[in-house]
Amino acid sequence: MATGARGPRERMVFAAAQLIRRQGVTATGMREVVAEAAAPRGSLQHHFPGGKEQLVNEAVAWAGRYAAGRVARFVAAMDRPTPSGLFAAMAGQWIDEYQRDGYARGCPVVAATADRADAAEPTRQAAEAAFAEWTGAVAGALTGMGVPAGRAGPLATLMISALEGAIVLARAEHSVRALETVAAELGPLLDAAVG
Amino acid sequence: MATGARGPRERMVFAAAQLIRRQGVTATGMREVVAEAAAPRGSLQHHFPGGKEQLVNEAVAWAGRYAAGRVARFVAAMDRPTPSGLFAAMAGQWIDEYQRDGYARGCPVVAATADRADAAEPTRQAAEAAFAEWTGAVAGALTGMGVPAGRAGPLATLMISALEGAIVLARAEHSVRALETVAAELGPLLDAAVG
DNA sequence: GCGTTTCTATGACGGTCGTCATAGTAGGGG
DNA sequence: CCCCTACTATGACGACCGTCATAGAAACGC
Repeated sequence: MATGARGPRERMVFAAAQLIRRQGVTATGMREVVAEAAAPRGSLQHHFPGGKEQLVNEAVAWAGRYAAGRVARFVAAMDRPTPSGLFAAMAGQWIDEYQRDGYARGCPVVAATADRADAAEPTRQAAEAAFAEWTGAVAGALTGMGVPAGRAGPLATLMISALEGAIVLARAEHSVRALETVAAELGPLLDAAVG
Repeated sequence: MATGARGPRERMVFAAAQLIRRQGVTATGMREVVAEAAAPRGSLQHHFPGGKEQLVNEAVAWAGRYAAGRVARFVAAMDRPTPSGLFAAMAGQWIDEYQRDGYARGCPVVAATADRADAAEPTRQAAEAAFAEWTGAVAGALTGMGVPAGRAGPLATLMISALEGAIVLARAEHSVRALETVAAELGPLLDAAVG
């Protein structure tokens, strides 16, 4: 994932997202975020007066923005964009990361949903918004490829569902098998929707 | 999910699974499990000398066994079993629960993977085994419906990936939309594999 | 120059966590 | 009756958590 983030505040949001990706929200401590971001602990209450929940929600929102932006860049990089090609690129990003860096990290939005959706309603809403932004980007890309308007939304939901599930399976299995499988199985179905 | 469990030990494993479903592993405390199970706290170290990790791993294993058994019961309950029918039943179980009890709970194996896979290798292996047992049950059911041997495994992986992802989306959105969507979109693809 | 706002430093507080030490009770075989 | 095993009760320990109070440093307008 992008390394960006200039100021201490952005670094903390980014570091929070990375830690959440790997251990979830509850297991991620504020002191740990500060250390990971090489940020001053003293400024935590200044930048995030809403406490941990605010930081987590911003990390989730950042992840949604990142995922949506990534979809646009995938499409832009393809000279002849197809739905199966987009999905392969999305899955491929995870395959690359897992093969390069190991299976320590998952999707921060999934992690936040799994352990905070029931306890912190604002965090649940942040996750919902992140998924909506991401799904919207995928659906928009699909319509740009010729997928009928009424089909793009459901197919985008299917793509993201299958991808997220395969990410979990990949982490549990320490294997990219599930990611490759869903990409291969879903490809023809997705391309059949064009026209 | 089944309420079963006679002895205090089984009750604690079951209660742990339920709590993990809703708040993940880290946020679930041992004292909380004991209270939920109406079990004696004093016997925790007796029944689970391996501590929290052992309890969590057994809860994950229980979930895998439960999911696999549920698949068999779904198939047995259908007079003319089809892959799409099985998937609809799997998704329908979650739709029913969410509409009946709200969106507080997810899949315990996903939750355990999300926040312990990187920190506790035995828990990761328990999750892998749970997914393997579940996937095996689904693949076996598919072959029993006439799906060629080489296709059953990948399709089972696709089904579980899409289902798990849709569960996360459903919790984030407080809506069964994603579950209904993946069931509808995947149905024809699955049935096309028969023969 | 000064004052004000923005940011950082540090230590403490109350609470909860998983684990452990120690002791006690129940129950069945001899 | 005794003993041994299975199980339960209770309190404490050290570690960590998120948050807060308080104070100091930097940046900037005027």
